[in-house]
Amino acid sequence: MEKTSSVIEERIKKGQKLKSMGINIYPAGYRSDITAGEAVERFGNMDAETVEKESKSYAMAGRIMALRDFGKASFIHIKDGTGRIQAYIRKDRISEDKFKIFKLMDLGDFIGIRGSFFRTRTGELTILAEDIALLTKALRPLPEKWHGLTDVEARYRQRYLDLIANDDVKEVFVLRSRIIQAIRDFFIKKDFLEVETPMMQPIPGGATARPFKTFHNALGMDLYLRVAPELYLKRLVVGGLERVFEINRNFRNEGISIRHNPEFTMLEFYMAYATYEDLMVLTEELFNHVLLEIRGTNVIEYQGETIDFSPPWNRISLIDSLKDMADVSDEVFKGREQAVEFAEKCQISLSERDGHGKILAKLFDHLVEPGLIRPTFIIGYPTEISPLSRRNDETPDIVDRFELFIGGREIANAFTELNDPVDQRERFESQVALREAGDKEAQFMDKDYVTALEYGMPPTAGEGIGIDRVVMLLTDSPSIRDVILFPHMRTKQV
RNA sequence: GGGCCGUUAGCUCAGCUAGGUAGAGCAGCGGACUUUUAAUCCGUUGGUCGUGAGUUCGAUUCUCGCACGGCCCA
Repeated sequence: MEKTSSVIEERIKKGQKLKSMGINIYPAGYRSDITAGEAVERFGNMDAETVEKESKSYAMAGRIMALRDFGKASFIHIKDGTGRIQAYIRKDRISEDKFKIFKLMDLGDFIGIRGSFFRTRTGELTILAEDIALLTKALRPLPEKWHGLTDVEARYRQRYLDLIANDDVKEVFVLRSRIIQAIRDFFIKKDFLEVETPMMQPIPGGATARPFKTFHNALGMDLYLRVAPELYLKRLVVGGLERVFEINRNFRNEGISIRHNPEFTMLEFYMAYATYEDLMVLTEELFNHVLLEIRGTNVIEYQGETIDFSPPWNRISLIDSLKDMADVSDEVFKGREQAVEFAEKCQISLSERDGHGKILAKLFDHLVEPGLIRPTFIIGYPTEISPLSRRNDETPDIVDRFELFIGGREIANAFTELNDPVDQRERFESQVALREAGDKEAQFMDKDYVTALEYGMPPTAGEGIGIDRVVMLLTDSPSIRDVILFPHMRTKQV
C-alpha cells in the first residue's frame, strides 16, 4: 500500500466535491482555437490598445503552472506544448458556478479557457476568462516551481515530471528529433534507401560486443538482440540495394556509464562503389549539414571546449597518433612483448588473448582518445581487431578503416567492407577461436553471411554513427542519460 | 567488480562535526486582498530522517550490512 500524503488527499477531496457538483473531472477532448505560441505570435508585438481591438474570443487549453489568487480574482499561468500564457480570472466576468469550479482547481490541473486577449498594467499578454472548464484533475502536486525537479534519479525514472518542470530538458529532446530528421534528410537526398533489419537475430553479428539473449517459444530457438545491423545491411547491398541506411536501436549487454546505455541508437549506412576515404568526406559533409540545420553554425561549445567542424578534419594513423600525442616509443610497435611491457607500465589491464593490434588499440583508448577534442579521423586500424573490414592493399595487417573522434569520444566507425568471402570466413574463424578461448565479445561465425558474400557484394564502404553521442555534442549534454528519454535503471524494490 | 559521495515533508534544502526521537522556503490548508509576475500579509497541517542490524539509558546523528542513485576507476 502506498501512503497517501495530505496534499493528495486534499486534491481527491476537491475532485469529489467537483463530482458532487455534477462536474466530470476527466471529460473527453476540448476544442481550442489558439495555442500559447500562436497567441504570442499574433499579439506579441501589438500595444495594449491594438490587442484589445484585434482580439476576438478564443478557446485555449493547458496545464496550470502558477496560480496567484486574490480572492475574487486570480492570475494563472497556462502551459501548453507551444509555450506559456497568463490568464486572468475575475469573479465578475464568469458565472458564479464556474468561479466555484475554478476555486477547486489546483496547480497541475488542465484547464480550458475561453476569452479575449489584453495587456495587463505590467504589459503582459493575458487572456481574460469569460468561461472556463476543468479538463483534467491532477491528484499529485507538481515539483516546486522555483527549483524544479533536480533529483537525478527522479528525473530519469519519472521523465514526465522532468519534462513538466524543466523546460530545457524538453528542448534537448526536441533537438534530438530535429537532428535525426536532418540526418535522414541528408541521406534521402543522396538517394539512400531507409530500411529496417532484424532486432532479433539468430547469430548476433556486426560488432565486437556481448549480446542480450532471448528465446522464441514457437520456434523453440535462442535469439539475440542485435549488437549491430551491419551484416543484414550488407546482405541488402548484395541484393542490389546499393545505398541503404538504418537509424535504430542496438543492444549491448555491457556496463552503464556516462556514455553507455544498454540500448542506444545507431545510424548505419552502406554505399556501394565507395571507399572509406569517400566516407570521410561524406561524414564531414553530414556533420556540417546537420550543424548548420540545427545550430546555424559549424562551431559549437561542448562542456567548455570549442569544437570547430570546418572541413577537412585531421586524419592520422593509430600508430602515428600514439607516437605524436602520447610519446609512445618506436619499440612498442615492433612486437607484442614490447607493447605488453609498455601497457603494464601505464597500468592498462590486458588479457592474455590480446594480440599486438588489440594492445595498441587499448593504448590508444587510454592515451590518445580523451585528448581528441576536434573532429579527428584515426586510420590504419589493425586487421586483428577489424574482422569485417577490407585489408589495406599495401599493408595487409591493417585495414581500410577509420574511427571518428570528437570531444574525446568515439563517434563513428567506418571501413571499406570486406567482400572477399574466403578472407571473411577466415576472419570469422579467428573470432571463433578467440571466443572459444573465453573472449565473450568475440564475433560468431555467420555462414549465411559468407554465403551472401559468395554471391558477390560490390565494393562497398559502410559507417556507423552513434546518434546519442552526436546529440550529446549538439546539446552540450555531459551524460548519455540526458539525451535518452528513459535511460535504464535498476528497478526499485519497495 | 572497486573507490568516493548522496538518500531528511509532495518539491528544494538545513540539522549530523562534539548522540537527548527534527527545521526553513515553496506547495497544501484557513483567513484578508479584483492588474499579479517566485504576488503580498496573518495563522496553520504535514516526517516509519532509504532499509536492516549493532553500540548506547537513548541513534536522523556513531559503526556495519543491504537497496537505490551520482561521479571516478576497471
